[in-house]
Amino acid sequence: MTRILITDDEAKIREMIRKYAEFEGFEVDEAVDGMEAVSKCLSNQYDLVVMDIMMPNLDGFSASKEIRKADPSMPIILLSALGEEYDRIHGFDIGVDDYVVKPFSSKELMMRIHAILKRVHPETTEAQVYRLEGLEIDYSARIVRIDGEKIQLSPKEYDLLVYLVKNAGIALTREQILQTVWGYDFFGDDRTLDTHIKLLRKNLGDYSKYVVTLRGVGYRFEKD
Amino acid sequence: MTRILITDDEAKIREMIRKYAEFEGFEVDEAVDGMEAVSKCLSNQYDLVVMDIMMPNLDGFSASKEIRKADPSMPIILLSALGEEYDRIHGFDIGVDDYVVKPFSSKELMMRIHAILKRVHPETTEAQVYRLEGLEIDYSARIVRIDGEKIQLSPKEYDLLVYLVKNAGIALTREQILQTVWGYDFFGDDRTLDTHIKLLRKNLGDYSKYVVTLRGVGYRFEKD
DNA sequence: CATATTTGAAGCGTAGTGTAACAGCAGGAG
DNA sequence: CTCCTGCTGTTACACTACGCTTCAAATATG
Repeated sequence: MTRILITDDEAKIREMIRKYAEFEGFEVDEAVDGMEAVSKCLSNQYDLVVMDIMMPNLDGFSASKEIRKADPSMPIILLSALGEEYDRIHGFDIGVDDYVVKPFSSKELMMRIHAILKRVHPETTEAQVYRLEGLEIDYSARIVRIDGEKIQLSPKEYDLLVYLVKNAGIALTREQILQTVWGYDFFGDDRTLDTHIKLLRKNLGDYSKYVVTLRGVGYRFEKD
Repeated sequence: MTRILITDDEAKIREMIRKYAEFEGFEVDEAVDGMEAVSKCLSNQYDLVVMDIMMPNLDGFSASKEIRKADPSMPIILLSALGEEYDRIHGFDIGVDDYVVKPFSSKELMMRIHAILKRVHPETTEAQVYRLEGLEIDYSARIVRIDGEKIQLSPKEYDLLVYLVKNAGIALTREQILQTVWGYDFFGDDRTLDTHIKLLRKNLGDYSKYVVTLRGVGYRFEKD
């Protein structure tokens, strides 16, 4: 299990990242400031650290330095508000593995986490593929294959499928699906989800049988 | 895989070199001083050593001598601050293969590494070529051929192609591409990437089909 | 107890709308 | 001069909404 430490003084941000990171199958721990991040890194083993720059007690730059003292190869991703600390980031440059500018999309952050982990230990991260009989999802390439044949999914269809598959065997309410795949700010029509389920099923062909309707609740991806 | 040992007491410098060296496809190991470099050279097999002169415990000159005792043909590049030890480097003469004055550009260091490797074992360095059907990228010469025919790419187009190819089969977001190929300090227009993709595709001719658009995400170079 | 009816939810086709990618061109820097 | 960059219009595709149909479960009725 890949372990990630999320450091931000805003609980909202931590929650958002945690949600997506756990959804991606990571084990998540949290810290509220640089001080806590450093001490947690010393007493625990993480595979990657995500850290805000602006934090009370100890900022992201200083915390990074401390963490790197103990483990020079620890992968660190810094978060920064747009424009904030531009010069220091620029000068820092190589000190961290990556940095992401707020406001960032969760998808963007997750892709970067995957990219860095793949670079750091390519062996363990190689298994970025889900398989169920002839259905195959390559997460790093965003490719879905059916019996070896590549199929074309729209972004929403792909995200929807991934969300269902990552929660295979678990009943998901319509609200859960809409909130996660569409985002918190979606207040659209309820039929929208139906439509995308329909399109997804159409594209999945025979494998559409795994997308089970739970009347009055939502949907579930059958485990097998 | 070509293996390189980077030796510098400053983690920042090591990280910077590592980043570019790995981007060039080298396998990188690190040492923090001359002592560690020597012991690592005795227990590991490297193709080239990059080493700072000013280091605690054992300086670059002395470490070079020790390493050469064990392997007289080991390619070594020394790094020196401007003016520092000028005479000794000059007098050192044949002792090292090359030396680079700080502050140096990563591109320059990489070119020197390639040059020395090419000189030392021209056979293995020849394999710095990527091939996919009739598409051929010669990294050391920065030349791209299509069906044996050399094609002319602008610097940006070449860098872009190389980044895509090195991450073949992996979905890359626009932000990832912009940050890596253009650098962290590029906050320009999003359409710039479009334009370069367009130009690259135009130059790639039939092979442009491998540059796949991922709507709403970014691009991906098809593995095969 | 079996069948019919009701009711609300899910499925489906279509059409409109918005946005992302593409293309061409021009200005500007090295 | 070449190459990079940014602007503008165009295109194409994906998302959403709407309305109708189908389905399934619950309730009513014989």
